[in-house]
Amino acid sequence: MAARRQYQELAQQLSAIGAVKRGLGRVLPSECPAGSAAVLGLLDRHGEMRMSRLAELMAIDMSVTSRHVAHVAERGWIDRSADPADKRSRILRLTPAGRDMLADLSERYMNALAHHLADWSDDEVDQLNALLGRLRASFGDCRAAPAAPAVPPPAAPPVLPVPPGEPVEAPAARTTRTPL
Amino acid sequence: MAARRQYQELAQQLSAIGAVKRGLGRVLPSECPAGSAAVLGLLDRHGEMRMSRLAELMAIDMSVTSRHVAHVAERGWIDRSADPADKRSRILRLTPAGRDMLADLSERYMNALAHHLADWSDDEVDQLNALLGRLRASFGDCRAAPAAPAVPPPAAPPVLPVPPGEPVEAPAARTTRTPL
DNA sequence: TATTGTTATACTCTATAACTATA
DNA sequence: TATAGTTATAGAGTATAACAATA
Repeated sequence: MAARRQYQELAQQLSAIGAVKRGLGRVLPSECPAGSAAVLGLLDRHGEMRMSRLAELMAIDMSVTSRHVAHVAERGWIDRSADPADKRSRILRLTPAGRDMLADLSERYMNALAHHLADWSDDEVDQLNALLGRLRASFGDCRAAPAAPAVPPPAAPPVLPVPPGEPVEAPAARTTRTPL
Repeated sequence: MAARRQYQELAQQLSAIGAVKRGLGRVLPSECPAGSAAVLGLLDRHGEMRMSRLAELMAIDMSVTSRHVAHVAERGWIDRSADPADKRSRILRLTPAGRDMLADLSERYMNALAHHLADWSDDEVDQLNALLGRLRASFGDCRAAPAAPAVPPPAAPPVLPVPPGEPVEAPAARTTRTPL
């Protein structure tokens, strides 16, 4: 439990971090804005998946996901095939063109970050990644479960010193769809 | 200098952190969205200032700042008085009503953060705050003046070959105002 | 002529709600 | 009836450009 002062600080830091995101976004090609880049990145990292899973990983409503996916599909970067097991679903998969774009994006992000974070150590980047991952996890139930259980779910609180091997994984949000 | 893997991780974390910001934003009163709250918070923290200074602190263009400021001024939360020393400028100052609103906002942020970050220690919050602050600083020259690259003008430019297409490094130097 | 701030317009991202087509 | 996904519409946030008033 932290002090009010720290929480206010955190709120302002989060508010201000948008500038960094916009700065990073400026290196992207105009055909592939941040939302599209996120779709490609997640499909690369987690492999083929359905819309609903992608919406969960992006922590945005499926309606929004649908538009991002349409954008990248129109450009041939992903492939939407029908799921034979459930014809309502569509399986999203990177195409070779998508992988090419991803390689381009990776170069651009790499250059920008290597430039701006030149004086950051390995450990510091790892630490920031770990804390951001944990922050996301702590806010993971923002959308679906408003009625917070009095007893916090026995989510094993990760101990701080996170080994730089495996990144903190997605927050496993409940649903990503407009409440029924 | 970190590894490509870590940079990609960071890019994804930053992309996903928007969900946390939106989650926090949901606790705000509808009359006072995040942009307005940021204006009030910065005026509280740094004291009265001019538009240009506020735009700098928010790291957004002054045109955008102008709209946020208009919003909060219309509601009587701040006061825009002419600067006697320069009639083009306006001095922004919190009103008592603004401080009341700020107290309300603080309660709301406090409750939300205390709820979601219940299992975070003091030190962890501090650590995250410090790293976010440093991240912002490292990206600080994204918009602002090129700030005379103190040491090496022939600074280590992009180490990696730039893929064909659009320039990776944006024209860099920018003030908080649309380029003239 | 340069600077401070405002306004007009456009674009990105998101949410809600209504719709379709399967299940 | 419920679920997977789409589309329509609205709103917040931002950027660029053109403008007004002052320096």
